[in-house]
Amino acid sequence: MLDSSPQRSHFRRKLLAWFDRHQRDLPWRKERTPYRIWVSEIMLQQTQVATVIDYYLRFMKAFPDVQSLARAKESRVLKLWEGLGYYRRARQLHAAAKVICEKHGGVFPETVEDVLALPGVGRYTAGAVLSISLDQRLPILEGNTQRLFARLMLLEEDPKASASQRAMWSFSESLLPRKRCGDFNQALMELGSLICQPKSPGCLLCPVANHCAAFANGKQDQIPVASRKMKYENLHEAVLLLRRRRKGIEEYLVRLCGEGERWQGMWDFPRYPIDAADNNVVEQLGRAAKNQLGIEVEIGERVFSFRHAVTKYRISVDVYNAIGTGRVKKSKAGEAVWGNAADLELLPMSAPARKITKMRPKSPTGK
DNA sequence: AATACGGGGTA
DNA sequence: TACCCAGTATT
Repeated sequence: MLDSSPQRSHFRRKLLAWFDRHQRDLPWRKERTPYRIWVSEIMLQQTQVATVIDYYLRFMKAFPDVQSLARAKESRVLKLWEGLGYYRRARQLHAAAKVICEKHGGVFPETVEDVLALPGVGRYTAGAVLSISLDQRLPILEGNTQRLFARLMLLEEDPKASASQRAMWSFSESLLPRKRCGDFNQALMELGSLICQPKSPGCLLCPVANHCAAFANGKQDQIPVASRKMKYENLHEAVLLLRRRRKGIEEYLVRLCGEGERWQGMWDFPRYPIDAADNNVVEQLGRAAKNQLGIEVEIGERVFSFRHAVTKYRISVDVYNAIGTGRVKKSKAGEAVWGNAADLELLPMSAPARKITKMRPKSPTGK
């Protein structure tokens, strides 16, 4: 249904016309410079449009150009990214900005090879940035287009399989028009997002339904086939709210997550796994704190609990009040320091740490 | 080919 | 609860 050139021409015209009428008004569509499109594409990786908008506006205000981003401290970049997830994106974005300033004279590179060489940029992002900002003729393939293509092509195999991926990249390339490549690529994604949705796709509203093999066979609800479902493992851990009072200001012990651990470059409260089989949690915690922090810790009452999910783990977190005596050692795993509420506002905090600071009363009790 | 990387939205 | 989201890098 898209295997002849006239069919593909018709498809392009219909899709572009639909996009001209129905595209959403999004901040990164205002001014399409490579820098702005690049930042938006990194933020949009595995993250929904609605979630990104506010982050994008704040980020562009803080770093309007690649130079300001390159000059910034990583902690500030991470703070702006706090809550978006996949923090490696922020660190790589920052690193890439430095590469652009040092190796490309502060001008965003304009060849696929150079763009692909930037940290955090893969084939999708390189194609998206160069097609959208400079109208280069490069294909894209991401979540929306995979679903759309799987239906257009009547792909009955697992879309994640490498053969499927190859076929879809090649399909994406074959569809590309000569002009308006950036609009066309965005139109593919917009159609996937607004019409060709995962559940109950809006085929009756679809401008290219007559080109869709899945629709022709009434199989739009069976394609794409669901890939293997993720199974979670349950974990328990405890967080120490270790406090002291200095000059009338309440301080908390926090530590910087180091290389090789989750939330690298972000701050967290001391957090330890709990062995569910061992019911003496307090003793476990005391030992862990002694080993990691090098001080005797007196564990107080459990303040509250919450759950969060990360990668393949569903983690139950118990938060304990605690008092420590002695000097805190700086461990290799990550520096532990005392910080007050104002510090906590400034530092990039891990997701659990952010939950905890939010759940704590604004003005600490005690004198 | 599988896995790590996060967190929020949604039915 | 389970799935999805403008993916990339590493193993």
